[in-house]
Amino acid sequence: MSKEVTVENITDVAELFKVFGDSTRIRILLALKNGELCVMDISEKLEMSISGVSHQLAILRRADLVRNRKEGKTVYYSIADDHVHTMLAQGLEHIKEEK
Amino acid sequence: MSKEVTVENITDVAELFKVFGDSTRIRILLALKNGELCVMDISEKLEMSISGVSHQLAILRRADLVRNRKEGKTVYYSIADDHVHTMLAQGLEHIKEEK
DNA sequence: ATAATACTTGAATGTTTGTTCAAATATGAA
DNA sequence: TTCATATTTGAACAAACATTCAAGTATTAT
Repeated sequence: MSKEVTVENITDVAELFKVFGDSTRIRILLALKNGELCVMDISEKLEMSISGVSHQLAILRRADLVRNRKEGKTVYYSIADDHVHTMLAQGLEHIKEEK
Repeated sequence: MSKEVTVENITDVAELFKVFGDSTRIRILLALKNGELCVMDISEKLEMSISGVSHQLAILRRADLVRNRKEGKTVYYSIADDHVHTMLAQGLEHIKEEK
């Protein structure tokens, strides 16, 4: 396993951080922390429009940070893997360390 | 130590990720990985304008991701603390896991 | 069929952001 | 002082982005 970082890696990792770099998306990820929720639940929990939530969920989905599962008319979203929690925790830890 | 996340925490962590969410800034951080460099060195290494580098360094500085040290006319920049390396490594690890 | 529900998608809009260029500051040399 | 070097700063501009609204798709019920 090489430690070198390619140009592609750099753009990819920047894209990944960019997805985390929006408070709406962070709030969505935190809302999903304890298990899956449908779009309406998220929109109610965060007090924002269903359309707005859906747009942001699409971005999270494209970045493989969330998964979705359709059950009838309802689409349930959940955190894709534990790495997402780790990234979030790492970020929160960092900001709590500065005065 | 509480595990609750405040509204302020959310905006702060989003801001932090936003700073990481740009390939130029990632490249600068990687360039500083093995020790401090002055602005001109960075601009040569990344083949970009001194002004452009300086603007991005200012953003990294405001986010406490880099430190600077003035020696005569020259300003040397370095990674602020080990947390930055950890965040970067975490991000790189994440992207390398997906096909 | 039509209607209602749950969600997605596209266009429009205002805001934010990265880069460039020129001007400004700071330090040291002549 | 004047000149050169190293860096910062502000303005300008285009590109990217988040949000809103309206229209579209998918599924279920009647």
